[in-house]
Amino acid sequence: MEICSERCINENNVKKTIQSFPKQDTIVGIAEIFKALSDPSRLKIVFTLLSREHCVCDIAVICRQSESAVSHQLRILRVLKIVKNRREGKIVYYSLDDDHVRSLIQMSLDHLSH
Amino acid sequence: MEICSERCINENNVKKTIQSFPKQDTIVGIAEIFKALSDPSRLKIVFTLLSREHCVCDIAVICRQSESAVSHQLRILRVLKIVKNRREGKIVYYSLDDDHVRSLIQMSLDHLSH
DNA sequence: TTAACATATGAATAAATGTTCAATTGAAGA
DNA sequence: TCTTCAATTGAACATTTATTCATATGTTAA
Repeated sequence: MEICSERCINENNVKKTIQSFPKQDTIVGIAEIFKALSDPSRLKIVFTLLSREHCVCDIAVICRQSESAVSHQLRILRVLKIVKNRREGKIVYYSLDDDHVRSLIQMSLDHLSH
Repeated sequence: MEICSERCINENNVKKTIQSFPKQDTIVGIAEIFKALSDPSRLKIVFTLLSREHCVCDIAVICRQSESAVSHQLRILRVLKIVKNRREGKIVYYSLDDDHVRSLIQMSLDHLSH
């Protein structure tokens, strides 16, 4: 490819980095996960589900958000497979979908206190 | 506190979760880290610095972004201590500030392929 | 079937955010 | 000192995004 044909400082290193560069899809996919966790309202919901499942109503109480707002955010988290839900009569219980999220949270806590 | 005084489904669990809830500052702090990594343009820059340092000019070439845009994004990453820089004459080299970012990226890659 | 309740959805508004363009800073060499 | 170059900064614009309000599902009990 003709990238860097005109001018760049260290052409050799640039080429090496470009070779090990992930696909655009990978970048976008990871960005989406981080974006899901980048909003304080949504992150509160994730923290709420860190130790146990909760119904939408209770999540709203814990996070001090409207049920509608919580429901909107839960949909985003659900699409990204960060949370899952189960219905029990009228009530829908939400919980974390897998353990990766827990690890991500833990890593970021570590980074925060560096 | 009088949270949940009116109505919530499982008062006992709600109380337990509220007790283990982190401070608002912690939530916001973590959200900021994730937000920094939630933009594809910014994430590309982080991927660029994953294996070696690069100057601003080269980052722009690798990421196919304008130098101005890259500089703006680098400032955000720098403030959050995700990247650091060193000057060598006219040229400024950027690199990752610590290894937590690498771990975060790895975790998210794992999550992506679940 | 109705009424009541938990949750979900759609549209609209307000706020936040990334990029561009122009101008500026700071360092090196002529 | 003047010019060139790498990088930074500020303002403006366009897009994205979270929340609110009103309405719609879907389930249970009467």
